[in-house]
Amino acid sequence: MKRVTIKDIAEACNVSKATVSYVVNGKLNKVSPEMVKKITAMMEKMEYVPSLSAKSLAGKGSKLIGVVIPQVDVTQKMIFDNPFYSEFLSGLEYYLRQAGYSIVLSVINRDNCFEDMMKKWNLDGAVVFGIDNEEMVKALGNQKMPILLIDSYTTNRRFYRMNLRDEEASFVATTLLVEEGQKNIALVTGKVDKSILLQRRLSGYKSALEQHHIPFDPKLVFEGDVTYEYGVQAANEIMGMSDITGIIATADILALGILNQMQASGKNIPNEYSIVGFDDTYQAKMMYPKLTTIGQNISRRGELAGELILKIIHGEQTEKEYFMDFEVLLRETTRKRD
Amino acid sequence: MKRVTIKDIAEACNVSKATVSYVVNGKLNKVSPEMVKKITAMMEKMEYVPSLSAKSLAGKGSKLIGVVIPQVDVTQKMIFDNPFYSEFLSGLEYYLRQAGYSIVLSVINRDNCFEDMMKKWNLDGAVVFGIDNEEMVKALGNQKMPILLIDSYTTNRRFYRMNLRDEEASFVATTLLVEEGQKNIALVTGKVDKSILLQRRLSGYKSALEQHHIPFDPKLVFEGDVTYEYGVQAANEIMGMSDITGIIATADILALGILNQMQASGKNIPNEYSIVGFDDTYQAKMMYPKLTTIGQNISRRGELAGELILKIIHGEQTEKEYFMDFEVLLRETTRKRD
DNA sequence: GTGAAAGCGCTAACAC
DNA sequence: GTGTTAGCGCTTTCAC
Repeated sequence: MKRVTIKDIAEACNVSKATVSYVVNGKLNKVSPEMVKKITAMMEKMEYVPSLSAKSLAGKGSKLIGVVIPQVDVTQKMIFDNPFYSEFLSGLEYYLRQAGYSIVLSVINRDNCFEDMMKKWNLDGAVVFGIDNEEMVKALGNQKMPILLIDSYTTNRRFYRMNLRDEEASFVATTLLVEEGQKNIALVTGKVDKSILLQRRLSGYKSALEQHHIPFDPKLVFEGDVTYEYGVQAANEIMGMSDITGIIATADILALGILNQMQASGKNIPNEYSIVGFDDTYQAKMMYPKLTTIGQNISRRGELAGELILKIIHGEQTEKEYFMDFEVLLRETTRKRD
Repeated sequence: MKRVTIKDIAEACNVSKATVSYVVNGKLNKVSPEMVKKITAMMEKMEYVPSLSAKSLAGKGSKLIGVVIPQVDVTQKMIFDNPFYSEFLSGLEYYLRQAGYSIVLSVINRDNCFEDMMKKWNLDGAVVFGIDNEEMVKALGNQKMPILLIDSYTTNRRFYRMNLRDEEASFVATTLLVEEGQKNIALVTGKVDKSILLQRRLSGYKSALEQHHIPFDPKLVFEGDVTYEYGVQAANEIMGMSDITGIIATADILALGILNQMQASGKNIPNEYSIVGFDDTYQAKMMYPKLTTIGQNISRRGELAGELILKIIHGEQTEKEYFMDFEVLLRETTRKRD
């Protein structure tokens, strides 16, 4: 069967397309109440569904929000290996759906630039992950579409940002272990030089140590991929160094690798090693023992991002940077506290 | 700056819109080679990006594929708690992106019906998860858009399906434990009566037992939510029954809960209990010990789904049902075999 | 309060 | 080979 259009409704009601359009768009002050009722009923009856393509063409926004995940490595397609994305997306989709928007998922790399994506679909806006440094910012081009950056440290005023206070969070995590009495605290992290975010976390770690008069030892910083496997590897290295007893991992997935490997080696957590993760992905609750970690409800954060991007689109958001609160989630990989 | 359209290119090249349209769409036999070159260069120079809204309106397909995940529980928004979706989506997005398609994510529930979604965006097709029974099939409505169902057992000939041989897979999993010498094998699963898929797995389990002359005992079937928490609970129940030594979990996440809880209770896996999971999500490799499970590369399966839906769209797919192969991934939660 | 008509960017049948 | 044109479904200005 053919598509039911605004024209069909108009004819069925003996009115013009314009009138129908008015009621579709809720401009009810322009149409008489009886007419509104009649048209509404007819739309219901004929199962009218507006065409977003047409609406978008007519310049009224596409009701489409792009969610952009940069693909660092071209060969790697598993963008969702990191449960952070999934959980965040979950909340974001939930919020946007309620508001009548949908999500277009796009992974960008060298071949398909972001600007093309946006123009192609007439996106109303976009939520973009992982644009950490200025070089990546360039890849976003310079159209003026509303863009919300998640965890980005660009100083480019053109973008809105939703960030964690990473330095502070890392400071708190480290302090937690220091106050447990740990003197030799390892930091297991991704490659710091490529990521301003990780630099912040490193510097929070350093200042926590400094404040407690513990000298910073670069040998206690383990840099590698943010993967389970690297967690395993770091655990082995750490166990090979006799003095370390506390570990900060800048992602839960690293903590999981560390935890499993240490237990496989017969270590007791948290008696022999205290471990603190980052993010609080659902994995943190599915470990044994449950992971002490820094973060907040990621899905909730996704919802907030939805709220933010819509505000930006509607011109209601003035602050360029939005800071998320974080919590210390004391669970079972650190010692009990009073 | 204004959007660069086909018309701008046409004017810049002193040709008509039609000519430009031909080269955009690769109908090169209709245009002279020099012209093609000239137009192509101009498109490049002016950074022309076609508008999908217009293309879609003109009836040429939207290059948009819907990915639909039904939301069982209205209050629950965490659609991605199940890593299966994430991994699958990852592969699907990867494949479709290469082919110039994008993904629109939509969760459907009572409030937003599927038909509306499809019409609204002029989707070219859809990949739909979790339509297990005929009742859910109804929710898909009866337009004729290409739809690929993942893990669905509907017999409705209108849809294409991509399935696992669930009964066989479950048979193999059970046989694995039987051949280890296990006599009392528990099945930990979701609610069977609501899911044909789970009924198949149950029946594979039963027939494997039967074939080895082991009587089926309904008390060894543990039904609950497909969650980590239920895995924990089931583990407790199982440990409370003295004779069980083998466990089949119909999802890796259940296996994880079981595994962690048993180890927390001081049990040795696989010496005291053998555990087999289902799916082979990345979680399976991130457990300690690594999970023996039934499945195949989920991300690869997503890619295949992308290939399939495009074939369906282009009318190149004749088979209504596509079966995925599965593998037995012998890892460390079952005993070593020769 | 309602309608006519132009225009959004693109395609394709048809004419030249 | 290339141009003309109608039309896809909708919005919106401007008449009435």
